[in-house]
Amino acid sequence: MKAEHRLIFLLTVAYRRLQRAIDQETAAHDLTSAQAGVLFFLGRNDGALIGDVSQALDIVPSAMTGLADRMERAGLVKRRRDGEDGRSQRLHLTAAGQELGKRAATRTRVINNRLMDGFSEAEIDVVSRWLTSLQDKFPKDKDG
Amino acid sequence: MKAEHRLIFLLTVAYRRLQRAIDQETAAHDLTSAQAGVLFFLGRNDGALIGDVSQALDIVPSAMTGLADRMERAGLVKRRRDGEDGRSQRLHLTAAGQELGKRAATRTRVINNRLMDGFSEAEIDVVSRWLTSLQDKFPKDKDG
DNA sequence: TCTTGATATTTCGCATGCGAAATATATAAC
DNA sequence: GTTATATATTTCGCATGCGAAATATCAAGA
Repeated sequence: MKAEHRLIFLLTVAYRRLQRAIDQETAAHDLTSAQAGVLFFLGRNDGALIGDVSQALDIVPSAMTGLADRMERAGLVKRRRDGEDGRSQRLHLTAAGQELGKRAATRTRVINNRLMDGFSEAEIDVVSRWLTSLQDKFPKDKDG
Repeated sequence: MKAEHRLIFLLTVAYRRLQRAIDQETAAHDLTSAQAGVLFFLGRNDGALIGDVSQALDIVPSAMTGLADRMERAGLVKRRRDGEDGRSQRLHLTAAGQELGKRAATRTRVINNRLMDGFSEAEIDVVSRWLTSLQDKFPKDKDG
């Protein structure tokens, strides 16, 4: 497949490997990586607007709805209508969600460290810049 | 997002941005990025075993079945039982599949080049090595 | 031959994610 | 105040991808 020369392919495979690893890690807690991401964000922004969560995690709003649904069904978060704006919904962590979020954060920290194994700080910086550059090269319509 | 999640988050977002870009590029051809990947691989390995395609693209076999189904339905490939091994299936490109594959390759090549914009050869090499390293850090059970 | 185990693929149920269209509410224009 | 438009979220249909289990076939061994 001449994978060596195709960044598209490399990135795709790398992403899938990472997701599988995270999902296996969090499976013990009946969490998925996407849900872990939401818990993590809400841990620092409890009660955030659904739209803000969607934007922060770079998930399309329509995808965020289902994600919030499943997490609400699992008892990890609760929706509450915003007092100011009747269109908005806020996502609040439940006690269970807070607890799971903390544990998931510990696990993912291990994985994140592993991602840097074998690479110098300077190299990780290059990688970070490259990953970030994709956001500019392929902007969402909105922030383009 | 928090530093401890940084690379995980960056990789996830980068992947989604890339996929959206590819999907928009290929949408004009009624192709998806996953299907483009299959066409690309078959372009060099026409008649490959389904399992080999699955492995080459790092897609789980059960996911490959549906992908092949949809592509067969779209008239891009054809399944043929292997003469030697009754369990195996081979994937063959149709004329339409060949044609679409060529055009998709041109488009994705542009995107692939864009991924390197603003980075030196040495930097891209670091990125490539990092992406590749994930395959060793998070191996499939099989090739672990 | 019969059985036992390995291998290739499929089926199933589920979670994720997208785009387009619908819905509901807010805000501006008149 | 009513209408037009913008915004937040949801609904819908679809494609992708996973893991577990089923199916079919092959390969060996008793």
